[in-house]
Amino acid sequence: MNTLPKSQQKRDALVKATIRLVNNNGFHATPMSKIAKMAEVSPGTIYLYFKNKQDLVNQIYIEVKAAFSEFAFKDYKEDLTVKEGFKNIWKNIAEFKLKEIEEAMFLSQCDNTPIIDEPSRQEGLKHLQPLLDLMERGQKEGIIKPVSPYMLYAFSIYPIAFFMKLQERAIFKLTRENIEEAYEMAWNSIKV
Amino acid sequence: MNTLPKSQQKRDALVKATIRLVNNNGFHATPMSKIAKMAEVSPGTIYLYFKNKQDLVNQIYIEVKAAFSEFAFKDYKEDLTVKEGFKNIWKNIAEFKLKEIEEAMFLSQCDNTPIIDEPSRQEGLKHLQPLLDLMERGQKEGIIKPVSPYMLYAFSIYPIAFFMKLQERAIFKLTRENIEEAYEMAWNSIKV
Amino acid sequence: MNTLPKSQQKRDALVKATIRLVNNNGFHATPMSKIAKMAEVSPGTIYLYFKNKQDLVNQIYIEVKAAFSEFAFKDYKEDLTVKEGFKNIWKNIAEFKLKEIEEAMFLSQCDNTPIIDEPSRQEGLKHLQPLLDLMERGQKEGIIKPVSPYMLYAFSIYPIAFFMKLQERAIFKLTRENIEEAYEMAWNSIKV
Amino acid sequence: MNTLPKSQQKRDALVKATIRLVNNNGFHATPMSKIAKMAEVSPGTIYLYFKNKQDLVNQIYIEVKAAFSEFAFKDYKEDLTVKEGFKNIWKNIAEFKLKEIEEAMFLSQCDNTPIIDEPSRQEGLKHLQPLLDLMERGQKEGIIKPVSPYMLYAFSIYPIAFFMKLQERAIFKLTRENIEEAYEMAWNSIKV
DNA sequence: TATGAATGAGGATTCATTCAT
DNA sequence: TATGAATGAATCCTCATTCAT
Repeated sequence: MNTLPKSQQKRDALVKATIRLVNNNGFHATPMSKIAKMAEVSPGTIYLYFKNKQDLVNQIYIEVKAAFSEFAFKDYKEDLTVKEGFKNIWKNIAEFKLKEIEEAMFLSQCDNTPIIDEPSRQEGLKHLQPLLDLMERGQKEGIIKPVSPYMLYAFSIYPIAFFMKLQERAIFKLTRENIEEAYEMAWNSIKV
Repeated sequence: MNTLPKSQQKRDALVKATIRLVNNNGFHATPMSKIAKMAEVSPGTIYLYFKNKQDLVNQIYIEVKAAFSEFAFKDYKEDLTVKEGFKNIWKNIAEFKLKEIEEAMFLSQCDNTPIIDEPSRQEGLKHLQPLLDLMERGQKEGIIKPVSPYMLYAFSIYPIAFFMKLQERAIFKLTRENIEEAYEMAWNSIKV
Repeated sequence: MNTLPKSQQKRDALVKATIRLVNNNGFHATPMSKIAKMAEVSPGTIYLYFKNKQDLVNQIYIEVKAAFSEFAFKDYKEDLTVKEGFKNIWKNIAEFKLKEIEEAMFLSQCDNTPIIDEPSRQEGLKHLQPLLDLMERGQKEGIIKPVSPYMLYAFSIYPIAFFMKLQERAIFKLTRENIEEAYEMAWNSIKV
Repeated sequence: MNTLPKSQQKRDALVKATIRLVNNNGFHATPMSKIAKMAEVSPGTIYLYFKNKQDLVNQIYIEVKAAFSEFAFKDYKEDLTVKEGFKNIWKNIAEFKLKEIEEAMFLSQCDNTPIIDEPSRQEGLKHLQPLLDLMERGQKEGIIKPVSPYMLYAFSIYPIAFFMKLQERAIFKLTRENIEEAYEMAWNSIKV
């Protein structure tokens, strides 16, 4: 109903505010009124851009997920070797999760919580395909272990989420050096 | 054959109901009244066992976390080799997360969401110590990579959570065989 | 869900308050909060007795309609002559509409407005049956004009509603004498 | 062929839309925005023609009431006999209520509901005067029953409203024949 | 201990109205 | 005149918590 960018500025402010507040308090503990206040907008204005609260998070989830995969595959090309391609993608994912912490934490909360509705969840899922394709190629070339792609993902990509959470709580920070170590561990876990 | 005192039965029912409902709906979307109904108890009764809603999840979180680590380290002994010890613990953690899905999902939601208060979160954290100690021992023995324990954890243990979520959504199920594969990948990622 | 008389007093007060306020302001212009206040009850309490605002008026409509027809046919018996029976019923209806003005006005507003949902409207309709039966009997006996029952109703019963409205606005009041005149006009309009 | 000034066209569209929507949903359940949409006009535009929502219905009520009585008395002349005059008026009223159902239903809802303010209501009332005058003349001539004019109205004119509602709900339709019957019943109820 | 009716603060959403363009 | 984005007060309803029994 309201996907037109009437005033992109206001919509952006709402998105930003929602991400921050949901990160800090959770979906159900962030009132629309607080979102409006942080976005310096009237509560009623939210409903010019989003149908309701559910639609608000759904839209944000899909958009952030899209931005994430855009970033993840930004410099991936078909003609890279499997190893180069994987390194590219892994580094990008790590960079996104450790730099765009707010967005990444928001995705994490959505993915670990029943706040996103099923269609949006599905929508968000399809973005991984290029990575899965790459891994399959690696398997055909005999470079990557012939196991389920879920397993490959679990041991190579998924751990990055753990670093993100540690970093967000200021418990542990990936530095230039140990990010290289981490990448090596990731690659070793999937390479033949 | 249930010889627990009546009150313990009620408390148990409340805990069970809370876990299930929070898993399905999230903390803020599960009313106390629904918990009471599912536990076949009056809403007022909840407050005989728990100070308030926050206290309810806090207590459950701590208890489930304790049960989890109890299970994880149940057959761990100091005189096992590092490799044997790690295998023990890894298998137990996997078994818990894949068998006691409700409890494990509950922990996951608590850990990815701002519903648990900080003291309880700290309380839950200390349970990992034996594993960290074991890893440190492995490093001293030159068996385990000399990197941050967080890194070791991220690549060996954390991936299990991913399998749990896949299994819960019936997307992918670890079988007897590929759980062995998974364990190998975990060990390979941390061994020297 | 809540048809049990937990505290009939509170429910009665709510019904009374709703009727009065809806009469004065219309359905959509009477907030639940005002109903609660007039009934000296908390807003939340309304929802112990009624599912929502719509259910509130629906239930009241059905109940008042039932009370109305109960009253209308209270001393009607099958063995009365058609003329006696009609007089009985007509007088009762008139008495109800002119004495229980609040209830009658409430029914009138519901019947002239799209505030009642269709099922409740149907529910309310069936109460007229005994009168229609009587009229049919009268037609068979050759005492009452052989025209559509709707026509008989329109010219004999329906006019009473007009007197009710006049009375409510203090424009005109049926007295003991002219109520007799009115009855005569009603009977003359349908008798052969 | 519509040569009305553009602004008049807009006002007409607003009036039409309001009547239809208020008929279907009631005054308070028809948002200004919906009226605007149905009239293919911006919400803000409504306020160029009407001071506010109350003024909107007030004006429409008065206008429709005027149109109604215009129609009712359109071929009434002082030199007709009482009987001829009454027949004229009655037939016109019936024609209006059964043909211009939307307008007639709107009036009915306004007259049975507290949505019109008192001044407008008074304004609408005065239109009946010619009919009352005619009846009084009939009484003086000894043709019409010497009872309150309200009584005469209640039994001769008011029943038409009942037919209108039946027709609107497709329950009963006055045909050419029984409209004659109805008229006879009306006349019989007031004639001496 | 246990109940569950009652409370009332809080939150999502709607909508009459305004105002800058 | 006409627009429609923006406002924010008002409204329905939920739900954590209490308390009399």
